[in-house]
Amino acid sequence: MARRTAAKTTTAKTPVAKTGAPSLDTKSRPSRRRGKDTFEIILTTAGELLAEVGFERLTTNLVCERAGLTPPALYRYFPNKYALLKELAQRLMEAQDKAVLAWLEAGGTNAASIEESVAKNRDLQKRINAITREFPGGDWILRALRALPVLQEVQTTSRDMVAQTLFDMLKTANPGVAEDRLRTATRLTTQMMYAATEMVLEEPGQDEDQINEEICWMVALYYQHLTTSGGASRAG
Amino acid sequence: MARRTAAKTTTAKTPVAKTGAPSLDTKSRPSRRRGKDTFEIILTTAGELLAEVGFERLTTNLVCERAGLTPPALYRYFPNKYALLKELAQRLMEAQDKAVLAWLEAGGTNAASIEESVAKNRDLQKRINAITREFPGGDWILRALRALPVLQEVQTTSRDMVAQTLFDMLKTANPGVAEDRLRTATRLTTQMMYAATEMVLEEPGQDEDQINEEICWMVALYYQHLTTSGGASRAG
DNA sequence: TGTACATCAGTGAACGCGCGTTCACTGATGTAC
DNA sequence: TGTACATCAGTGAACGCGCGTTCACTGATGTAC
Repeated sequence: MARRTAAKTTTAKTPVAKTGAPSLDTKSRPSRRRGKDTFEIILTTAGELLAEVGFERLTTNLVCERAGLTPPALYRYFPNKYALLKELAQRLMEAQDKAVLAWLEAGGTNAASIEESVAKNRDLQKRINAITREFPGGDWILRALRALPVLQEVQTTSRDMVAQTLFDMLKTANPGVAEDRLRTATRLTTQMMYAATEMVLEEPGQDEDQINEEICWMVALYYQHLTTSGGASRAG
Repeated sequence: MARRTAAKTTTAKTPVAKTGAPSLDTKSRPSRRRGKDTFEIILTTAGELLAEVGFERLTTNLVCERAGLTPPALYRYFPNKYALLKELAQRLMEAQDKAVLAWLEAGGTNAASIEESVAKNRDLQKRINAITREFPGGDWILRALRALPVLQEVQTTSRDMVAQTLFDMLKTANPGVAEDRLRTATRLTTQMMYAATEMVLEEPGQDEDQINEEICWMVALYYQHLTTSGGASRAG
């Protein structure tokens, strides 16, 4: 009784106040094996359910039910469903980033002809698509990343990092190209490749191979133009 | 009392059953002036609120409160918030489509040089961005179109129509290009131009003019390649 | 190799809030004559 | 040009559901000695 009253008096621990921003982020990470397993089960279940019902109908209660847990168990690690989505999103971004960085380090941007450049880009595009498709609820995570302001930063951080790395490599290989233009170019083509992934995942009627082929031609032709004839610094 | 019991017995009029799909679409459109005004006020208010709180926190109750109406008034025309979003989305798509079709009819695809082609594309891109920005809650509507399965069809229909019209024009102008490839090309470039719009709207840090310039170069170079050297039919 | 103990991990039950939705009703609007 | 009436448009009040969240508690797990 006394404790209860005290607790209620000292509250002021509204999630993060009603100012809009819900607390996001995972709370305490588990330290023991049992807890770690539970943590993973929660995420796996959330991914499954995401694929089944979409993120609007995804609730913490639903995840608990499917995972065979009671709400306080989930609540121990995640303050709300956005924290779940954020963790899943970070893992998907990480998986994508890893593939792109490996491709870059393996010399993905080095090609003797435009055909080779297209072929290499196509391989990467195919792999990114596959990774996203295999990730439970991957298509929904991509949607959530755009739709939920809390998650936008996760995607932007990933994309910016990839674009920056690409920029550094291309800058070294093509010192003559104007920096500002190359910066926009790398950010834009990165975004376009991912946009093609979203297009393929969200409209399964489209022919993936054909889309991949064409987006890679677009990008390759553009870079060819940029690094040969074009690339002069532009006014304003 | 008797009526009430009867109504409850004959129910079975669950919105559309729990199968998932909520009833969407507007219910009865208003016939008298007063009703039409209310209808528009509801939509305008929804657009405003969308811009302020996003579509996750948008509720019918919130719209009513802001619009100075009681829930049954809104409920007379819209069965739920998805119907609101759908109506808004259709209007935004319509406004975008109108601009694109006007541009096409005015000969947007005719250009003597690649520079002219880029310039014309840039104008269109700029206009589409402006239309979306001026539309209340436009950026959120774009997000909702991707994120909510109920609305995806609205966007896909619009994009397909635009791509089809573009295809027809380019096919006539370039009869030598393989049909399947041109079809993919038109659908893909359409998507990429809209993706650039989303990029600019969602990451205000980016320089719009620069993005527009570069995406238009990408597209123009690609079509140049397609209609001159390339374009032969490809094997599966 | 065994046991005691601190801490972690998860339970059962309950709560308040607000969302979507409905009811019987009153007031506004157009139209037929 | 006025009035009666059918219909449209909107109100006030209430509801059930389920979501997020919390509480005091029990059971599991690792570790120190």
